[in-house]
Amino acid sequence: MTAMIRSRPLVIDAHRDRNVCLHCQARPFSVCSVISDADLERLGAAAVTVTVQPGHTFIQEGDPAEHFFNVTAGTAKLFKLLPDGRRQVTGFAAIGYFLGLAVSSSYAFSAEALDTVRICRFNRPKLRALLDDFPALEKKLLEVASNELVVAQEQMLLLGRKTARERLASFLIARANLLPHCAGHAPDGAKERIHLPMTRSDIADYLGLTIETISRTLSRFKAEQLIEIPNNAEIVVLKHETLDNIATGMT
Amino acid sequence: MTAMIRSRPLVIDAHRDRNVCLHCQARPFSVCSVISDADLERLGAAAVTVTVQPGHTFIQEGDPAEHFFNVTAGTAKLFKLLPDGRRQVTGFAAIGYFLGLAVSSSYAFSAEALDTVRICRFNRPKLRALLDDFPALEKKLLEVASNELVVAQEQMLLLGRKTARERLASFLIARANLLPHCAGHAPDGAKERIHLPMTRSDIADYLGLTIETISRTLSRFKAEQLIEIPNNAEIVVLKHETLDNIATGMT
DNA sequence: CGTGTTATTGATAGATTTCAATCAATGTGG
DNA sequence: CCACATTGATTGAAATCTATCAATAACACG
Repeated sequence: MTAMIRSRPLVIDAHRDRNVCLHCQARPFSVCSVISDADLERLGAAAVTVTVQPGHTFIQEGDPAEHFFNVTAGTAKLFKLLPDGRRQVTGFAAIGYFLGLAVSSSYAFSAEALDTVRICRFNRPKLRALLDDFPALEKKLLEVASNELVVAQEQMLLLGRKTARERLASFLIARANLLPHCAGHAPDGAKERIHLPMTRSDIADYLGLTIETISRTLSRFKAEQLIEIPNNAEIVVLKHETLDNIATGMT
Repeated sequence: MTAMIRSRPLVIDAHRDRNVCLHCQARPFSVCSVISDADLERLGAAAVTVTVQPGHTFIQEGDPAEHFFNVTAGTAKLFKLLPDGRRQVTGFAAIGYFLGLAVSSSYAFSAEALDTVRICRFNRPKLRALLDDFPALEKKLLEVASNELVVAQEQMLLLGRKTARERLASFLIARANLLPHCAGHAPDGAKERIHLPMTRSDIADYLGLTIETISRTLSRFKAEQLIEIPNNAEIVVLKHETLDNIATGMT
């Protein structure tokens, strides 16, 4: 029975706990942070908690956009496809990420769980009602969308004008800066161990390269002692500043 | 004297007309459309109308983001630079375009007028006050930002995964779809004359290519009788559907 | 331990860039 | 009014970066 549930790609967690949101560990990182404790019950009532198994596509590009999502655990890759299968990963959604901002009637991208992903799901009418009642939430969403736009423009610069080496350095630096202790810059000697829940293929599709180029470039970084690769899912950044310079095209 | 004024790159139009917004021809295309006629005076009071001369950079990446802009005439190119001068044009802002959505304290991109551009300028505190008073405006901004995000993702797919030929076809189709009469698709025989206020170099920087590749690819499209090039600033689309198929990688 | 998946490494090919020359359009000054 | 310079666009030839094709290697998992 347990095994059967595990194998289901998408599980709606049975809960009618009025306090799901209050104890949600994703709250400080997500749009929900603008909702006061008092109003949180209202939010929880509108949300459905879902667990998505690794590899499962829970948003399909072109499908009617019925839901909005908030990631509370795990990481998902967001991507678009061309008819012949070429893929562009447009981003990785981790804890706190709000998904589904498109006002269009259908999703503009697909989303697939990289590991076990937990999401908070809202349907359109309910979110709309929440937005009407909590202007702060709407403000927060605008803020989130604006930041997303800045990130998207940065990615366009990367995809349009950076070399493979610069792209990968940018990616590693961005990942390193996700680390909790890295509000500022890490000194060039300090080791930063970054976790990569995605495959080399996902990284390639994110950076507009091939898996071979990713592999070769990482090997070269290793040879230059800029990084260490303890295993496929982890990379240790040895020289943050040097990588940062490469990332911004200063070498 | 007139010549002297003409030569100034940025001219603040002298006006204290309470009805500037009421008769603004950009209103139906811009965020202002959600403001009722009655409230429009309030909007006009917060805005400063500015004329920007061709070639002038009126937003500088990294500068403190003091203003928001709404384009009411002309076209501007938005771009980011790498230290060594490599440029990525992230978009073209024409009539109705709202600029400055980043919540950050500094601009994430630069903006340069391609032709004579007229903009409506708001400073941060005044726009914030407007947003507090008109929730519909905030809703509209969120809608605009969300749409921008969809466009940005589409552009990432283009930059990361499309060939030069596909990129240029995508660009031409997008331009053709801007034409007022093109709500739906134009039949493959109908001629669409698209206007290009930007140079080949701007197109190259927008599509992540070089000026030479743009030129070669356009020449090839012409040889294949998909387009005509009456002059550098205009292109006639002869076979919309064929170009559309190329754009989506279906050939 | 096979076995299949994922990653690495090598050799070659190809698309686009780079370098270079020419052409066209526009403007300027003598 | 016409040489001349300037800017933008086109076209050609060569170079380069990355992709593709191919073969191992490393790893995870039952």
